[in-house]
Amino acid sequence: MGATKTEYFTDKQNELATLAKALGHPARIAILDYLLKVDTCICGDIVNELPLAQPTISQHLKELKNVGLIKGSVEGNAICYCIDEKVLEILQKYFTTISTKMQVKKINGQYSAQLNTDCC
Amino acid sequence: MGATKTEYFTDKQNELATLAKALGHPARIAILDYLLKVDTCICGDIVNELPLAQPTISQHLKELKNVGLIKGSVEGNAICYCIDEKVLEILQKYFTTISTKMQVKKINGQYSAQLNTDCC
DNA sequence: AATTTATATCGTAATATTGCAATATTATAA
DNA sequence: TTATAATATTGCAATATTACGATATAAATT
Repeated sequence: MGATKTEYFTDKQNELATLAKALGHPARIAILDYLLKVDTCICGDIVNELPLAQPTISQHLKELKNVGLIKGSVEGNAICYCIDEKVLEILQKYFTTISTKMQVKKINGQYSAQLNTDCC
Repeated sequence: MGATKTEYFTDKQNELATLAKALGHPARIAILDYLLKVDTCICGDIVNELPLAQPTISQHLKELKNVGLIKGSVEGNAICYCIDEKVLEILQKYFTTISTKMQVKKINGQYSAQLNTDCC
């Protein structure tokens, strides 16, 4: 008990959950926001930018890197991180697909009154 | 120690992290997928659909409801859940904005070679 | 070579999440 | 009123996450 039962779900569901989970912490959203702001990729500045200790930031970066949301390249003794747009697109497409489907339902509901009467 | 330091981050960052966290479990993605599939909202069928015990499903539904991703309405002794498109749009807009910004950077990078040389 | 700088890893305490059996609650049916 | 059905809550064990001090590693600088 206590551990997520990933074997019960589809690969796609597990993939999306893993990506969402990686962004399920404000520090990791803040890191993404910062990387987006500074345009080209940046390494240890993130530690100065956020009010968390260096090992904590390092751990958050590792999690984002593990799921492929960011990538890092060695630049001398520093490591330069940046957003990996490919993985972000998986989330973007998922939420856009759902939102679109919801919009379609809403419009259809205007023509067939029966749809929206049962609940919600 | 051990608790997320939400006070260090912006309301927007905390909001997005809370929403992402709510979807950071495959069962909750599966619930969303199912609610999308069944078109009109459905209640206890979710328990039959997913291989998890009733209290576990109930808890996952509660989490999704807490963040506003789904809403439930009482229908006799059953409760009818459905997706709330308003909150989903927050995530959709966030990821679309980021993806678009990344696309713009990519295109700009083709004209000013200097951008992509440093790292990543 | 010794020092500094940048980052990662280890170890650990505090806290949160996951999953479920048992039980409570609430509405319908008999 | 007494089942029955649908859902929520409680309590708890197993596990995961968060945060950070201490320490390790590895490149650049002196």
